[in-house]
Amino acid sequence: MSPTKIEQRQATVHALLTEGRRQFARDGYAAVSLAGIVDALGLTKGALYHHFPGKAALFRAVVEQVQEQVAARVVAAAEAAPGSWRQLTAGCEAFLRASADPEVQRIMLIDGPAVLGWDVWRALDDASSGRHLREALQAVIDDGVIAPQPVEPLMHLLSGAMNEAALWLARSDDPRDLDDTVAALHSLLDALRSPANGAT
Amino acid sequence: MSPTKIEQRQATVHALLTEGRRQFARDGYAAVSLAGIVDALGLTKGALYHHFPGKAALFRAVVEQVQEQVAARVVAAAEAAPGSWRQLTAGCEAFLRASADPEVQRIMLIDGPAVLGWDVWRALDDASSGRHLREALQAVIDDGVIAPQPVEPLMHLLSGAMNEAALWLARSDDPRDLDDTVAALHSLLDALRSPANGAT
DNA sequence: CCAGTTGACATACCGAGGGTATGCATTCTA
DNA sequence: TAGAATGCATACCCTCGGTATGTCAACTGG
Repeated sequence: MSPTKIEQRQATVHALLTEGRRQFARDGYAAVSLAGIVDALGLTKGALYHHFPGKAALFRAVVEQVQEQVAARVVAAAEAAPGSWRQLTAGCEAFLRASADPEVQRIMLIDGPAVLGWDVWRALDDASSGRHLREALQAVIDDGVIAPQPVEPLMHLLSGAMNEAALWLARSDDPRDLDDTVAALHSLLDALRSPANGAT
Repeated sequence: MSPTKIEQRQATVHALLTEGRRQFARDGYAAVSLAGIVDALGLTKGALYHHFPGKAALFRAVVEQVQEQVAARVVAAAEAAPGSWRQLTAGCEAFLRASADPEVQRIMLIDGPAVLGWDVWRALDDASSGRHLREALQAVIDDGVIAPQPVEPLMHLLSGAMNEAALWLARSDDPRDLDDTVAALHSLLDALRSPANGAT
């Protein structure tokens, strides 16, 4: 019994995404050739262009997949924490740890904005981890843990801080840097807490 | 009297840098062709490859130039402020304003890390604005304005926060966002101040 | 069960663009 | 002033993204 068409399609798309992610992460977007991807899978460019409009579209699909996996780890860590404040800090720390993966870094943080454009990249982030950060910040404000203030500026400051910190930590050889960074991040966040408000 | 060789060289290099910066900023690194740059100057690719080892090298030279200009604005703002703490905040705000330029954004913040690699990009930043941020942070620690702590994690958190905020602000249509961002950044920095320490 | 259609690829080809090898004229230098 | 070095042009190659077209198997309605 030969595989059904829908199965075949799913298998091919999955293979292209997997191999694409491998090579994009290892060599960077610009240095990856479509021929190299399809050759590694025993396919041809015709197959790739049947499923994706072009190289950038394949890369975008890979980015979305990476974003979703990072967001999943963030959500899992946040949900395990009690109270909105602990959920925020736990989510931030989980994001830092998830972004330590070199594949995540190269694809999501370095090549992503340049290849897709910053606006598209931001929109993708807003659909995954960015949204959770925004909701977590709104929650701590609603709970009165930090002073009422516009969420958007704060969200972008924190998002950028964590992205850059993740990239730096990956190059750092001192294991204490992660703890120091988390500590510095916590002290920055602590700044926002309303006076006379403990953990919530 | 014909121009001397050293003059000719300087003029050509300067023209390549200027036109390169224009096109890199307008179209993005990947969409810029070397033929397009040299055609706009009435030159040929031979001239470009005589002065630069390749496309990436020209781009790197442009990035360095942009970095230096941003750093100059940061330094100017910082030097005009009294005391280490005010110098830090003034420098941060100047960086945000300087990074509002679309040319700076596209070249320095978006394409830079992807084209040059994050490590090279970081090294370039450390040679300009990054160094000043580190020194400013060290100064406020030495002056006892903020609690003693590792400078590197803090520097990367702040650097990333400002980079991302600058990109977001450029897309924002609400002029209050800049003020809100600066306010949020100030409140984050305030978190670090040692108790019982006014402006220094 | 079968003719016609759709879909999942493969093959062949094109053009753009980065990089290189080489030629040439002018300026420098001994 | 003759040879060397330099600034730049010309011609060429090759990789690679994208497209047009062909082909065979799987689906679908009668």
